Amino acid sequence: MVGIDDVARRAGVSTATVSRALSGRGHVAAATRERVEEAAAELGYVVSASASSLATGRMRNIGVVVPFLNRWFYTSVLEGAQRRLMQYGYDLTLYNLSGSSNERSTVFEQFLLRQRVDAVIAVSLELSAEEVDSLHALGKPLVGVGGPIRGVPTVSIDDVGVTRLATEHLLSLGHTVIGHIGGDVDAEMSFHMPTNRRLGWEDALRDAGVEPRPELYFPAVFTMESGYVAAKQMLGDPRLRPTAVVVASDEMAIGVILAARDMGLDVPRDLSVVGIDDHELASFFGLTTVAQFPEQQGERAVELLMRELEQSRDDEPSNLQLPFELVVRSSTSRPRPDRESRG
Amino acid sequence: MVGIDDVARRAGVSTATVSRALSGRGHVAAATRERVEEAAAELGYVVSASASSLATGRMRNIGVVVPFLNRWFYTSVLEGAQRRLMQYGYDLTLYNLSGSSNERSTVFEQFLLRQRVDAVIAVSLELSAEEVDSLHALGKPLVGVGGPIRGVPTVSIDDVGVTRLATEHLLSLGHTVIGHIGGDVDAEMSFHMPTNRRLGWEDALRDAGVEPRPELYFPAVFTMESGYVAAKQMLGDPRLRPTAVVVASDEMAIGVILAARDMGLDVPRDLSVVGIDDHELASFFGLTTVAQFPEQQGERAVELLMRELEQSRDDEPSNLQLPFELVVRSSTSRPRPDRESRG
DNA sequence: CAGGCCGACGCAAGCGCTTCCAATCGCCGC
DNA sequence: GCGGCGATTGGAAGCGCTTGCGTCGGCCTG
Repeated sequence: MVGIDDVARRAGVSTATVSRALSGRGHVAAATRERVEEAAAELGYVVSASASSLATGRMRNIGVVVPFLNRWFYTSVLEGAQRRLMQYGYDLTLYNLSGSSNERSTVFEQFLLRQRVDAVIAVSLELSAEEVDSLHALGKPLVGVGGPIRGVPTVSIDDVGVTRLATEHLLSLGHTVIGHIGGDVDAEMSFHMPTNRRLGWEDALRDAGVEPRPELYFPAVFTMESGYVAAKQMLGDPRLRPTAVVVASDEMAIGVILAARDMGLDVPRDLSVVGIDDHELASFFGLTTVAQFPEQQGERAVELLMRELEQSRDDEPSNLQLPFELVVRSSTSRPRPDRESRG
Repeated sequence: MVGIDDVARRAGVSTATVSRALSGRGHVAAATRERVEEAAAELGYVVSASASSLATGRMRNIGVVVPFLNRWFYTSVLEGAQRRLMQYGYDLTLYNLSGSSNERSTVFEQFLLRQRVDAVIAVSLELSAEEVDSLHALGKPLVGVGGPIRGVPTVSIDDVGVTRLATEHLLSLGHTVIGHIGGDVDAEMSFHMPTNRRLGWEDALRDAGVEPRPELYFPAVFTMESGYVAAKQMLGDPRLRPTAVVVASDEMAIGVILAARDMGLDVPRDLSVVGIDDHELASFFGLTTVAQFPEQQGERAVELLMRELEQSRDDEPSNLQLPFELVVRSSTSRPRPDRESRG
């Protein structure tokens, strides 16, 4: 294994100079730097990560904790974070909590607290105060993506805003009987998000002078199947007869479209559907949706972290609200005037 | 930061003994070990990964390279690998190649070759000889998941076998005009897999005395939309009239089901569809499929690696073929006797 | 022309572990 | 009862890098 001394010898300088030349820290004459770089290249030298880490105390490695892997949102965040980290020369080590429940404590106690990462990004996780504190006690910056974590800088979208926008779209088309299929507070790890999305639906309705009817809200988990089941219930109840529905995720919304189809309803003629996400399947199903950009969220999270790690922590932990936007496709339209003829 | 000396002092032993007690290597009296463990626990001591790595030369960290993140197969493999690695006390650092094309060389040259990982798992990647060699030159074991890599132990499924099984299922139901929608060789990073799956379809047909018709094969990429488009072509051609179709992935197969539905065909009455994967959406769509178990593949890959890393390399690099099985749901049935009435 | 300053570079002290080697000690077999 | 062996423990030498401190000149002011 070629080490720094080999390079030093070949370039005719001290190891100190090699280190400075290669890392760009400290003053090195241009000619010297060039000679060192050449020598390093010729020998195929790469610094030993562990030796470097031991000396500097920095691992150049960020831990990313996700609650699941098999979900579009998380993998997209991961993708964005990974790309940006790589640009900074950092590694991303992945911790997935979707296994057994005690995996969570293992991750925290055995892995994150071991000195393997310089910082952690928690995606859609509500961390306990102890978890946050123990990380901070080790001087490890922490940023959240998704649900806000108290005392931790977070990048997220305005969850109230997205469903509000979706609902306003339907209102503007003339709908007034608008249902909502959203996350089940109890079933989710990130319990604020479903609540906020429901609030956006309610707020928009109220602002339009329509009192939201609780019986038009149906809880579900964030899967296509669950959206399908919820839609069957909603659409099967003759007392409800919504002309449109705001769904808290695209996957659920696709389930809703499928359910409507199976019940002989035409989307959007008999039922307008709008989702949240702009999932990769949304365009295939012609789903109108409010796009969010999880990859961007991952990138921003990394940038926040880098600012904390590399520079002085001049500014207080700032939460970032990322943009979202309405994407109109073919699952929404004006309600049919003769909707009473349905069913 | 509490270090090994703090523990040593508190336990009244030398640092050497602390190291031995905590790592389980070497002989330590039971009583001493206990005292050390207590002291460590009380102080909240955790070894410094970098110091330990520097001394031992092992990072306890495995690099996993995937071509994409947003696909069921990869995330499932990842999930399995991660879970098993964690049990071994290893970290998983993730490298995703789905960015720009030069990301690939960056990953290899800048990251994998830097001393940050003890070994790498390549998922569905055809590595070049140089890539393999440079890794081996650094003494880093390498195992593949998915497509076979020459000279590298690989865990995979029998890609010929899966479509063969799917096709045999259809044959046994009485189908004879069986189409195939498979991967486009040119579009995939892992070009063996689509070819093998096509071969399985052909082999099964021939074995049943049916000559496979090339015009019944339609290439596609592995997405729902692409499956949908291919199915529309296949089903729209009046000269073909397949009664069943073997599709190389569940996502594509779901696209096929949707296409058939949109064309007014009933699945399975007018068209039987069988996929490959047992994707999480398969049961929702009632898709008959050949299940593979990517999480298990990830786990096995880790086990292979551990055997190379921890024990002596007694046995030669063995390739592992993992099981698969037919899952019959409601997308397949006997062909209708009066199929001529269709269209 | 002299004092200072600063850029360029080398020396060497760690960073916090692991592990080889040596020292000690209790116990077994003869 | 004694030599020896293995179990147990400590001492100390690294592992390969980074960086504070110091030295040495050359160049800029005054």
